[in-house]
Amino acid sequence: MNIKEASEKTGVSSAAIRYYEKELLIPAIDRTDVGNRDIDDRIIRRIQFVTQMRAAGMSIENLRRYIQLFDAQEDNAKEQKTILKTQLAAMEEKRDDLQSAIDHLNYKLNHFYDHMETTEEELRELERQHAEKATDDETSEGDGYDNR
Amino acid sequence: MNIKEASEKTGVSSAAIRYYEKELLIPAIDRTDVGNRDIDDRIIRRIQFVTQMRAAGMSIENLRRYIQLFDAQEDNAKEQKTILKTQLAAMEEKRDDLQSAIDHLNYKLNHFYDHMETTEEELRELERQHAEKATDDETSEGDGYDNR
DNA sequence: CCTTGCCTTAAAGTGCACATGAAGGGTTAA
DNA sequence: TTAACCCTTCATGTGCACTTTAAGGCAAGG
Repeated sequence: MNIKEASEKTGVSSAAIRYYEKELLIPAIDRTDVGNRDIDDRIIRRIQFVTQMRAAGMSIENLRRYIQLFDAQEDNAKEQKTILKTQLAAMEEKRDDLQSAIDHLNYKLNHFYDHMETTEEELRELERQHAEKATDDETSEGDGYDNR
Repeated sequence: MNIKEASEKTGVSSAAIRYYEKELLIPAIDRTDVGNRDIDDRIIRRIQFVTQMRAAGMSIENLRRYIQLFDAQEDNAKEQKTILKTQLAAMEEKRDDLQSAIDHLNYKLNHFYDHMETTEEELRELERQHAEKATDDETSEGDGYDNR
């Protein structure tokens, strides 16, 4: 598969794929006899992984750090787990912030005022809902996996 | 309250507050006799609203569009709602993408392989969990508010 | 033979969201 | 009155994550 097909398959531009390769986010790609990239499904999956993590707000820098530990093939499982856990915590916080923002906009949508100020009452109401949810959550403290 | 105190109170830099004012994300701020900004709680709340929406991935451009419709005080409730709904949909998709990424990393953390490739089995497993969740969700289709 | 259309690399450009610096003014404290 | 901080505007710089451009190579079709 050439780079254009890979681009169409993943929705990532050809330039971005070259950029990811250069930045070591994906492995060095095999070349044809004339030097063109020949992309297989393993690379496609790596591109998709990068895309997913990028969409989730993981920086190129952090992604590279994480991936390079794997590629170094050493006894670094602990460090890899640390990076994963750090990133997970950041992503979960981001998800919760996002949910708060969603709640806030939903509130505005449902109690549609003629002004855009977030009033004291509105803040109290959002706070009330937040507290309610927190007590709900206490009853379902999971195993840390799939903890939406 | 001067700009430095407002900065400390909101965690937004003085430069960023000036930038938000210039970009019309917050109202024009009152000045003291010598021309210094005098920031009150209404402005503080607007800054916090901006911060929350920024953290949720709303662009300066979209925020300005939304806010200016309110400030124009016209018959634009419908358009405001449209913008809110569009942004909400984007945020909910982002939240779901984020959750998928969290699931993916949790999977890696719980089934810790010696390689970083996302295998076919892993993809199937993630897909299976996703399908499972989807059928779960059918049983609790809410009113569109607080639909985490 | 020439155009079309794909590819290559390297370098420079872009857009966003601020951060930083220059040049200057006001207020308080030793 | 000199320094230490606060503030102002305006202009320029910065970091990230690409995108675009430049300059060229290879292969097929008319």
